[in-house]
Amino acid sequence: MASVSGQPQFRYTQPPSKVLHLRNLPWECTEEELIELGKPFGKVVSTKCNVGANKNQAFIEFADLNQAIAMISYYASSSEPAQVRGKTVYLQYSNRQEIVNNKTNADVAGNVLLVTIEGSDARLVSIDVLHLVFSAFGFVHKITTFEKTAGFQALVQFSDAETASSAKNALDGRCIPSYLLPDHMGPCTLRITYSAHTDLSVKFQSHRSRDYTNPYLPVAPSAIDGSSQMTVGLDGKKLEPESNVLLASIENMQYAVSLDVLHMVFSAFGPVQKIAMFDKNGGVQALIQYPDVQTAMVAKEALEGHCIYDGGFCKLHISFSRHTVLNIKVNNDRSRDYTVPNVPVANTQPSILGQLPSQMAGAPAQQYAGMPYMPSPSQPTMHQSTAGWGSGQVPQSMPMQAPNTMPPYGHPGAVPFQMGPGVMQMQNQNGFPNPGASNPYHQDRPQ
DNA sequence: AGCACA
Repeated sequence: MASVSGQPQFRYTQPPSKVLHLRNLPWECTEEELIELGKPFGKVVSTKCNVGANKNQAFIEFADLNQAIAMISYYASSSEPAQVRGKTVYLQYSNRQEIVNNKTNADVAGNVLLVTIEGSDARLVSIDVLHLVFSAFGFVHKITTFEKTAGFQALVQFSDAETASSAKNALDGRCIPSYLLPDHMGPCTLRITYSAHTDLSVKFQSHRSRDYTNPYLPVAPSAIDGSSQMTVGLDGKKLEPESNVLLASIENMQYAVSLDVLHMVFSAFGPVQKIAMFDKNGGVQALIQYPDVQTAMVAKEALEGHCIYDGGFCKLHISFSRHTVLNIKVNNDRSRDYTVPNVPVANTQPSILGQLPSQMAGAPAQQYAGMPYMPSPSQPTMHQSTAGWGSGQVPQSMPMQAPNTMPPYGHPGAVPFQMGPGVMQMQNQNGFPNPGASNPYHQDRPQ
C-alpha cells in the first residue's frame, strides 16, 4: 500500500514536524544524549530511543515546531554533522506529529509494582511466597500473577508509592530467600519496575490472584473448600483445596511436641482458634484452625518442611485439612479451643525441652491474646497482616521483619537474601538475620 | 542509513 502522502518516506520533501527522526545513532543511545543533542534548538519534550531492529534510531519531539525546524535547518547547512559519541547522526522530520507516549512508566513511582520473577523455576513461586516477601515493607493490598513473554510476572499493590518504592529499592535484583522456596528450586531473582496501574482488579481469591483487603471476596471455584477436588497448579502439580484448617504431621519426632509448642509456633501467623492432636500411622498429627484461609496459607507456606527443633527434629509437614471447623469437646493436653475462655482445663504438664524458654513450663492454657508468644529474640517474629488478624499488632509487621523498623532488606549490612543454604534464617529484633543455632525453625539440610 | 509499540 502506498504511504499516506503518496510519496516515499525517504524523500526530503516531508512536511515539518515537531518530531524528528534520527538514524545512525550509536547502539543503545540514551535519552540524555538525545536531549543534549536537541537542547540548543529548543525544549525536548519527549524522546524515544533504541528504535528499530538495530536499536540505532530514535525520535525526539520538541515543544514547538519552530524548534524542530531550527535544528533541521542548522544541520542542513552546517559543515559539522550532528553527532552522538562521535558518530554522525542523520536527521529528518518524522512522518508523525507526536511521539506516542509508550514510554514505560518504569521511572514513575506508583503504588503498584511490576515484578518479574527470573529463574528456571520462576513459575513455581507461589503467590503466598510473594505475599510474604513483599509484606515486609507494608500492607500488600492485592497481588495478581500472570505469564507473559517476559516470563512469570506479578503485580503487587501497596497503599502508596512510598511503600512500593521502599520494596522496589530493597528487592529489585535480589533473590527470593531459598528457605521460602520449595526444596531443589533454583534461585529466583526479582526484577521490579513500577506499574502504571493504581488499583488492581481481583475478582477471586485464587492461586494466581489475591485481594488481601477483602476477605469476603469469593474464592475461585478451583479452591472452594469442601469441593475436595484437587486443583492443578501452574506447574501441573496437584494442589489441595485451601482451608482455614491445617493438618500438620510431625516427622522425626525425637522430642515430644506439646500442644503449647504447636500453639506457639502456629500463633506466629495469626490467631489460632483451635488445635487437636492425635496419633496416626505411628506418628503425631495435629489440626490447627485459623479464622481464615489466608492466615492458614501463610502459615503453611512458611512452616512446611521446617523443623521445630535443631538437628532436623520434629519436621513439620503441612497440608490443608478438609475440615473448616474443629469440634473441641474438652480442653486437655491434646486438644484445645482457644476461643472459649471458660472451658475447664485439664491439668497438663507439657514436656519441655531445655531449648524452650522456662516460661513455657507449665504454661497455662491461655486464650489467644493477640500476641504470639515470643520467648526469645531468636524466635521468628512472624505476624500476619491479612484481614482478619485483628490484634493490636502493627499490620505491616511480617515475617523476617523487626516490627516498626526498617524492612530488613533495606537495612544496610543486612544480607537476608542470597543467604547460605539450608538454615531458615529469621530476622531478629535488630533486623539482622539470625544465624544462631538456637533458632527453632531450622530447615533440614540434606547433608 | 530511511519511521516506533502496549
